[in-house]
Amino acid sequence: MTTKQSINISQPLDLEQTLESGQAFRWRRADGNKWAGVIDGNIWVLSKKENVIEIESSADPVGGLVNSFHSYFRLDDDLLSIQKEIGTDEFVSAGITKNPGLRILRQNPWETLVAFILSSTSNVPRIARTMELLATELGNPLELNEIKRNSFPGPDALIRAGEQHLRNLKCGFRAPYMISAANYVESGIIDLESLCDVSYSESLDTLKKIPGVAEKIADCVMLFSLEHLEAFPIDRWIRRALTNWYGFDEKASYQLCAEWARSKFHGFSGYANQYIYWDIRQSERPMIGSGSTKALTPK
DNA sequence: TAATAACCTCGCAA
DNA sequence: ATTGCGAGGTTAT
Repeated sequence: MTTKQSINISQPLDLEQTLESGQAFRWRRADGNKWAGVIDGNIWVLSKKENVIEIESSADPVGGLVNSFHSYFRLDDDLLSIQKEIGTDEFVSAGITKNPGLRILRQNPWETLVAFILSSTSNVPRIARTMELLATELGNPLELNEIKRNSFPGPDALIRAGEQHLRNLKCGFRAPYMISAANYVESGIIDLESLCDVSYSESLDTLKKIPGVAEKIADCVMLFSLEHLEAFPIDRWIRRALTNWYGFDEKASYQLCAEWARSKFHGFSGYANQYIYWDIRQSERPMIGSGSTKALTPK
């Protein structure tokens, strides 16, 4: 049942920069410079040599492994031309220089929605831990060679589990939000996939109906799973870049800043956001605990 | 309309 | 050991 492919890629792609930059939460390093993750009900193990990706999957996805891989890593994005377009900005340009192989992913919308509902007042390691726990407890078992992981549970499984069970699984005050989201999706009142085909603002309005989802989380979901590359999520880190580098007032409204970014970076403000975000996160290493979130020095 | 506390949990620092 | 604080936010007051 397990399948294996070699894929020759012509697009820039750095697995570490892409999978560790805080947009996806279920990737783990495996032996031999490989990466293991769970993508739409399959375990994938990836490695890269030169321009060849080796991919092993626990089963062949519908539509084929190569197509799934292309889709997940957005190899349809012409990264060099996007980088050229947004690299006119010096800070984005610096980010691109440090992480030239960082790509935005095209992830499963439901899983991405849950992940970012969980991100509220949290941090990356904890989001990853909780996502894994949800899969372990509520998903279906999968196996590839010696690797055992579980699929991420669908909305039906979260509804069946119920709020209290989700609280027991460390979701905290986000548990009722997740149940609401699951009900919207399972009932068909919100069709996540269809949000790919409507405008940014219509998609935003729809996502904001879900309790626990406001601008920031909606932007993350739209950027990482719903084809809206103009989404510009503003978290604490991006906020600081906006004030320290771009001269915005600390309390400039979310919408004002995001609109500014959309007009500055054309359709690709989401990519610009990711290069800035990950550059900051990498350089500001002692992020938690050390207390000194020392100010970014402009330029 | 704008500010502020409360919300689960975890990990670090004093 | 125990306590306080803040972490990729949002909601209610």
